[in-house]
Amino acid sequence: MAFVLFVVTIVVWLLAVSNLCSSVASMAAGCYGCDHNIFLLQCAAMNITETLNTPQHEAVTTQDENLMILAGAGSGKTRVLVRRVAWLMQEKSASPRSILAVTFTNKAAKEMRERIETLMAKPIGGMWIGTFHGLAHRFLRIHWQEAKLPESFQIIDSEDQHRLIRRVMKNLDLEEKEWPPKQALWYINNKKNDGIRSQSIDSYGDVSEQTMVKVYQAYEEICQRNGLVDFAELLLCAHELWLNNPQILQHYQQQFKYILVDEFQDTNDIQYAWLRLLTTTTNNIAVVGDDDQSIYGWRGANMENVHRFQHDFPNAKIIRLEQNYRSTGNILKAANALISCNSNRLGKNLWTQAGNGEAISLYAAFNGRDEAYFVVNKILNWVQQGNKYNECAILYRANAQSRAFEETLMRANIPYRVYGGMRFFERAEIKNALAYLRLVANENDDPAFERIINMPARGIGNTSLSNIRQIAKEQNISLWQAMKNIIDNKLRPAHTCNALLAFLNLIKRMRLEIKELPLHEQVEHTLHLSGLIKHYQKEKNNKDLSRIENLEELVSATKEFTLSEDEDTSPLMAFLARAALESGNDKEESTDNFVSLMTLHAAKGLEFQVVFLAGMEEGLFPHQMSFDKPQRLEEERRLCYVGITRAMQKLYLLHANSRILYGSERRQKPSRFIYEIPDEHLEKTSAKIKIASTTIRRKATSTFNYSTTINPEVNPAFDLKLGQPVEHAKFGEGVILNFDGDNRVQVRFKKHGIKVLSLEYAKLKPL
DNA sequence: TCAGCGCATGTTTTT
DNA sequence: CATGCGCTGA
Repeated sequence: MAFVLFVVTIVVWLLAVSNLCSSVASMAAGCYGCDHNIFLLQCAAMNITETLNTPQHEAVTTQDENLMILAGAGSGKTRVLVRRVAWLMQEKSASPRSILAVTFTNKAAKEMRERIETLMAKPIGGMWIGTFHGLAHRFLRIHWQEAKLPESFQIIDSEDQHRLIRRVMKNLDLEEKEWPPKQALWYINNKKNDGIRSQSIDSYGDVSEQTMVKVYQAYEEICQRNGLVDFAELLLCAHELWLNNPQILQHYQQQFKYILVDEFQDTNDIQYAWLRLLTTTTNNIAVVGDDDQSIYGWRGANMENVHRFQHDFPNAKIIRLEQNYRSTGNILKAANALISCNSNRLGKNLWTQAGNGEAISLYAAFNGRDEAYFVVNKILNWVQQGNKYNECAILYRANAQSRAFEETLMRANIPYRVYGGMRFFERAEIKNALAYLRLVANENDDPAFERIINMPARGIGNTSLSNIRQIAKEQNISLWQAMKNIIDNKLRPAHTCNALLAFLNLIKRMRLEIKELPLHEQVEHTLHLSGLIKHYQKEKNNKDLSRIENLEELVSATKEFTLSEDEDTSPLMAFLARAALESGNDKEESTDNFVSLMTLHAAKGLEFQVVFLAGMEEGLFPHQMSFDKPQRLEEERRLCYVGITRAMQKLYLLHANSRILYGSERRQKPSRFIYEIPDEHLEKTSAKIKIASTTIRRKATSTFNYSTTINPEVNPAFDLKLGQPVEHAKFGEGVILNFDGDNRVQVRFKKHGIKVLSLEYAKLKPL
């Protein structure tokens, strides 16, 4: 047995080594301090601190003091965290279970665990690595009684939360128009993030706040009754668990000798309070973050925590990691210049040993389409030079911007992948399937009940449902119990009661039949018994075909699902929790060769050889919504900083003079961020359409051989620019408004209004 | 029960 | 523009 284990370990280890070593070959020279190099050394010496730069070394090997590591983009942040954990275990004999590491995403948690295991060449199962929410969930599962939760409590996602709040507000007779549920959702989550319960809010007679408190309170009650816990509640509840149970808190304070926090700048108030509570004088906390990359303020992250930390831990050592191993000098200097426009920074200046590299290209496009052509053309050039698609990323502020690029990429036959959008566990068919399972696990789960009571249709319409809601509201019981009530007392017409009874029996039967089955069979069985499969099979359009595929995917996901050793609930409960806590599309590192398209937010933590930062226009980026508040504008600037620092070799900044937004074409001004980058780092080009007599020289459409340089050989009639005054033989004087398609131009004439003219026939003369 | 119409709306997103 | 939501009528 021991031998088998040993062999397995070696194989895993060898795989890791060969992986890393092959990466080393592709590393650029001068990448001093990369993990790959160190690994080679370790093969011989296993010295965890070798080849770290001075501040990195200090960050890894500081033992007794608390630590705040300010890690700039590309400065080896994750590497330091991983090394620190390894160092603590190897040099300080820290046991895995004495270490608590908190990350921002599940993906980061997974990555950290894997990297530590690779480095230590052994599994570290007992270590507590996870997101705040994941860890809070784990605490609550263990101490559900002390936390005053039912044993079978379920996690609800924001969508369920939204629906539930809407129902609560309906019960309170609040008009949706006057009291938008979204606002209440926002209110409640904010309060929870601040650690405040409804009973401790004093509204000072403010009617609107009073109403919000009423909703909050009713929502709390229904969650308690249904055994439901939302995301913010996980944190708040875990916090209260410790506050109300000093002995439990003490237990964990003693257990976790070392606490590590990644992405510290993104923590909110309750998360900070949580950490604060857990850290005493006898254990050690190390937080890693970058105040310049704080881009989640809009969802409660509080940068003030960075200052708070310094106040609460006055002896904490502050270490700055400023040497960047990712980008060229030009890119870094541009990033530094841009971010220096922000106030209240902790201060940090990235530098690199690498050379200046190529200048940043700034391209002024005509419109969104031209912008896309330009990008596609540059990507083709890049690949023609022997490089790969997956070294390129197109980044933008808002998801809607992906479309123009997708169309153009598709026409050019360039493989691409769009990140973001609908996530696996958020898809309706998946949520429906999970709702059955949730109801099986806990019949009082109202959101699950509402979702599937008539899905697939079983003759229980709105009237019956609102009846059930009514009874539930009056008697303060769950929908399930209300339904039972109706059946038992025959409160509705016979056919309705029969339908309800059929539903009730269906769920009961499911519960009975799947009880002893392995998880994936439970799911498969449920899918068939529920009629969901049949329902989606009936419809034949493409969308519903993919729904079936997704449901099949769900089954295979359950097949692969394994209980981690720290979970001692039933597999079904564990799976449901994981489905709620994980989005289900962590960006897998893929060897496939495609261009990445994603928002700037999604790009955080990633790096690419070539980065296109699209839509650098006022109103779009910085976004219009951020204009009113300087704080929000600074967050936009940090977002821009994040975008710029994703680029390793080459950065393109793009803006269009005109763009279709919300259905109408608008003239766009270049983003202020462009002007905050010193000219010396920029190389500016712009679209010029040349007109030689009647033909426009615009080759972009078919060949992608788009030329942005002016060709003096042609005899251009004039440069066609937006706003250019022109004269037409028939319509007289006008101004060019826009470029419409390939050969047409939109002109507003003084006497004849707006016309779209074909450039080939309408002989326009410049004025 | 469901299709279809009209209207409002329009960042970022993980948990 | 384009999507999504609520409401209405068959």
